[in-house]
Amino acid sequence: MDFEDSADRRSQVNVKEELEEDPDFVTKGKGKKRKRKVDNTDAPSSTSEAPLPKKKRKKAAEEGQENSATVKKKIKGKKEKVIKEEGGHSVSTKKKKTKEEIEAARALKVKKKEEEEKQRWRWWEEEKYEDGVKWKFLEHKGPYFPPGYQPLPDDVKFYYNGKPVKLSLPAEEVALFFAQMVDHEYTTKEVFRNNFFKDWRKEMTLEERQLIMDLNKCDFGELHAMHIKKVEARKNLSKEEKLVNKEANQKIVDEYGYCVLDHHRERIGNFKIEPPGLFRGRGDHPKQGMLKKRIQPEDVIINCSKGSRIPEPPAGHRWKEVRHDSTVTWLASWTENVQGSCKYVMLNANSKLKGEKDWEKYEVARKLKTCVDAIRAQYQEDLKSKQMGTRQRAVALYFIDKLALRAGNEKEEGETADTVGCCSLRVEHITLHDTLDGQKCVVEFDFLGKDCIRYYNKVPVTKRVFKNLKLFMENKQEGDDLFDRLNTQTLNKHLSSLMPGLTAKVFRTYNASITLQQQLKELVKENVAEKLLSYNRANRAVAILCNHQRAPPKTFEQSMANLQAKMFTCKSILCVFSVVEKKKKAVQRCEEQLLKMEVQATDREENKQIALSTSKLNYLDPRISVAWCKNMEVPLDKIYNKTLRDKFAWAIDMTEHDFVF
DNA sequence: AGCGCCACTTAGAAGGCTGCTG
DNA sequence: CAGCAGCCTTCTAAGTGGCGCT
Repeated sequence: MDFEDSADRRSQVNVKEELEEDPDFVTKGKGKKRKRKVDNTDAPSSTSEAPLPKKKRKKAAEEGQENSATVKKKIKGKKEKVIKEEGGHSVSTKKKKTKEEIEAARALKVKKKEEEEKQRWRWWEEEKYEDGVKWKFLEHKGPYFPPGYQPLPDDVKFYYNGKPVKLSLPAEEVALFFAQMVDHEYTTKEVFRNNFFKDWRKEMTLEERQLIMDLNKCDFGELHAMHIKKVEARKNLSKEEKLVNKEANQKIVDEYGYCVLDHHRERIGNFKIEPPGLFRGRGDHPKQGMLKKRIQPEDVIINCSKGSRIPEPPAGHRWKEVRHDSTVTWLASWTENVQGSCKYVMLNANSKLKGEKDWEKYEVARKLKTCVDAIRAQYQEDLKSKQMGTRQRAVALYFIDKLALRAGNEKEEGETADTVGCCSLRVEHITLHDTLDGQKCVVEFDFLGKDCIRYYNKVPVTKRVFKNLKLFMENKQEGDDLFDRLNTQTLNKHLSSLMPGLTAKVFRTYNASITLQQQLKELVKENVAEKLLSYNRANRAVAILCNHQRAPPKTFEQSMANLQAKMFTCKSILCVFSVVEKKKKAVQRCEEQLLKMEVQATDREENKQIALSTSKLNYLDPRISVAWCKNMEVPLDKIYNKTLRDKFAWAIDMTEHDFVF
């Protein structure tokens, strides 16, 4: 990044700056458990600030590639048609079908698409509501509750210590949760097993509790087998039976999946109440395995218009509360028992409420573009501040900006897995190297971020940043905060004073989008396949910046090998055919195919452990992609599937080819 | 200043669906 | 014509950040 260079130069000019000695600012590690410390925003004189306890909080794949269907065998000399269907699936014309049928099918799709377009609420052309008001009218049917528990058949038994035990219904239900998971790694983990067993025992009758004392003596074999059989059976249903199920599901969606918001029918994102089960916290979560209880209507708060038809609670039940709060976007909420946090029923991403917010998010990021130079200059300057807190803020901001780190709110210890973001980094998460691999001032990051995804990076930084980091780490030990004078609130307060609406996370959005735009500018190619590879590479650059990882697909090696094999076949054919003059057309087609596969192979290989979807969905201003498609004459559905096109309808509609982020 | 709560976005995994291929 | 690869959807956990209260 260019701002980096100028920063480096500046630091060289002014090498020997005064470093404040600040004997008090360090908090020594307090035993093994880390302790949150100090947050004093800078007192007038910084040198003798005393550490104060930081507060604790109680808080509870899409790859954008074209469908492989578009790469297909060509038959005869006639060019095969590929029709893109509304759902993003492509349907190749069957040889059997007559021309008319094909034509009719295509006409139907076009019509359907037009119909849908006509139905679309073009909210982005309407005037916005006054601040804080999210809707004027809201009507819905309430959430959909999962089916109740079906007791085990008599021939499926649970065994304790080798003897069959007929469990009470509540205990049996929870036992089945565990049985369904036994081949998952979770059930081998000590914490998971202990939490499960503790919560399971709470569901048992007194007698059961007295009998069942040891999880290792429990035999869930028959329960597990039954579950496997059920899954199998569902898979083997006949076409007709599957259709029946599908229709039944559709009926539920039709009834519960939509609401009416200000005269428009909008899709709800998650209208189903989460079914009970065992809590699956990520990473080393201290609460993994705990029982996530069944939610009753009595737990659920309904939010809707006063004048609307209030949703009926299930027979024999009542709602916890019905309220009419138009300053929030949720339709229903409940408190979950494991973390004590709130869960919400909200609208789908293609709704006005979500879309408008999303649009706004990108507008704030674009605004940052206009003042980012000044902000960077300021934090470079702040690196020299006499106030320790200001320096820490400057270094943190440098990380957030340069490395797209998350803000790093504090978390309550013991409630969640030990993960950190920028402000919550601890000294053990970075290693300073005066030189490393021929580079100077290298910071080695190694920590677990959101979802326990490891962030590992070796980054050369400016001398001044490096020197500050050394200072921050003096007299500290493992468990101590790197930025002991900083937290996200003070950081964000500072940021919002620099630009309205500016917070730490805006930098991620800004840097992601600007990176995409820059990369797309650089990578220019000839044919569509190569253009798409360039797009994916630009997308990938962003995903790497944001550390969006995925587990390599289980089928990766196999599918790669398959692709290589196909390419080999293609090459062999070319070798043979190229000497036969009259096969010109076949040769040409084969070459095209080969190129396509080569591009695909490169793309797949580079994408092995990178998740493109998260950035595409959340960080990249869709208008950049829409404009790129227009300029490059690439069909939009090559990079956005139907869901994405719906979500970004506002951008697709308003973006011209000359859009600049 | 700091706490506690609340609302809303961001995240990867798992599961489902579909259309290609052998 | 079934089996399965790969895309898409669903699910829900895990973040961010604002606000009001003391």
